[in-house]
Amino acid sequence: MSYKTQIENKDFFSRVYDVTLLIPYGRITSYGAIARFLGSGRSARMVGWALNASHSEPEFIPAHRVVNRNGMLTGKHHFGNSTTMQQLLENEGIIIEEDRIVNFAEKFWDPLKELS
DNA sequence: ATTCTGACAGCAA
DNA sequence: TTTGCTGCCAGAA
Repeated sequence: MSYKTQIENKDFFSRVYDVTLLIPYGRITSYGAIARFLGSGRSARMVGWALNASHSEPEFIPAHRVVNRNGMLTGKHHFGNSTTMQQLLENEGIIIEEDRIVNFAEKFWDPLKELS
């Protein structure tokens, strides 16, 4: 059974968490990419909302690995300190300048292509 | 049941 | 190039 099949029957938030947990260390993806993978390509905003709620999950969700389609850290203010997200990413080898991931294309991880 | 709200994305001007 | 508007839709109130 594929990952996709496993998560199909869960509620939206849980599905977002599942995909986010699959993002490899040192890689990043976008809200839209996750939404498309979940079969709801127009629900990118919901992905952001789900990640916002992920902080109260018992399991750690690597929400810092999700940015917008341009590689900008639009969710940085939702981490304790406004520099936390950037620090977490830099610890994983991501290069950031002015809230934007410089090596975005190189590190981008697309669940649609990586999972099957 | 109804209204409001976005950690977005795409497109028009 | 940048700003603004619109569609979106699952949860919360």
